[in-house]
Amino acid sequence: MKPLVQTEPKPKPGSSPEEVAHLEMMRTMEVLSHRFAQVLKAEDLSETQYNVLRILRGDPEGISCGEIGNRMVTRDSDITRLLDRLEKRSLVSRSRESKDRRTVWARITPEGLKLLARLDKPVLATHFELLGHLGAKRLKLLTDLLRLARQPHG
Amino acid sequence: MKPLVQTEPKPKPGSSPEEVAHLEMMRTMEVLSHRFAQVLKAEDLSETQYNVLRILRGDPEGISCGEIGNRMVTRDSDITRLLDRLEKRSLVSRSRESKDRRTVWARITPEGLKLLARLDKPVLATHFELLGHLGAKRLKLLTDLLRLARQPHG
DNA sequence: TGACAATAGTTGTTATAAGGAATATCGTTG
DNA sequence: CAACGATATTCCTTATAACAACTATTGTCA
Repeated sequence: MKPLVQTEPKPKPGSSPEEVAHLEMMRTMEVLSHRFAQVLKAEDLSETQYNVLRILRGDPEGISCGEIGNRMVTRDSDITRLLDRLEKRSLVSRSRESKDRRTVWARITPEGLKLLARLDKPVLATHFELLGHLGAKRLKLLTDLLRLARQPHG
Repeated sequence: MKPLVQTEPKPKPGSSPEEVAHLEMMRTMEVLSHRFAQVLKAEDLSETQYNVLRILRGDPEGISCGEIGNRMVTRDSDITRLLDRLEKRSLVSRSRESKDRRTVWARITPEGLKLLARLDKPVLATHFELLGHLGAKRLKLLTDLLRLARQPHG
């Protein structure tokens, strides 16, 4: 475990501003992610498992595996195994559709909902702890820039 | 493979601005990372391997395993196996120090340097492709906000 | 209607992060 | 100087992303 802030090297003189922004994003993501993961650890949940449960909470009647994949931040998530683990813990249940036997439906269980509910407050608090010091204006600005960054060249 | 932009859900009404910023960072990182990984694929390098080689290029006489770990963005990287794979490809060489037998020294090979050199231009181009549309001002702003975001409360 | 293309999910595999345990080596202390 | 704490690395294990191959099912077309 290392103190990230202290050993952080300065960007190399040859780095382009674009590369520097990319690097800073990586570093900031690391800090946020690490802290967030600590909070989820209380419920023995990984960030990815948490996100799946959150997605499923949004649709209590369930959605297809493929749709879960569509809503994940990453583009080729290993949904099957992810759901295996969550189902094993009875946080999620799965069933195959009758109309289209290719499709597997996944639904959050009451247990899953309860677990999420227990995390609502700590998650809110952690986000504030991590980013609250930026204030509303800077947060908005950051959010807008991040969105803009994803827009194709145009 | 999905079109990320299209299926991107709007933030839930209940999300705090801090959470939204976190989420946007994740999404933007995903886009950048994915594109970047495609470029590195030309040399059969993962992002992490690339970063290690870059670190080692900065110190041609070599650095210790632990120091590599200190300079990584992530805080508990599996340096040993990372270097195993790079050494297997003759991109890196390792030796144990004589003064302190605990310490393993890692050094980039001429092959490793050549490989990196081949990537310098595509990497620069990709960063520009990904973020150039932001322009110098917004890039600076984004970089500063990301750094600020990492500062502790207070 | 049958052949084949497209779709949805599963399985295998590799690289990686991360936490813990284990091993070897050095530094400190009484 | 010996014991023990600290340090550096390696090894084990789990979860995950990602890519590819595979299997089963549905949709399309001639």
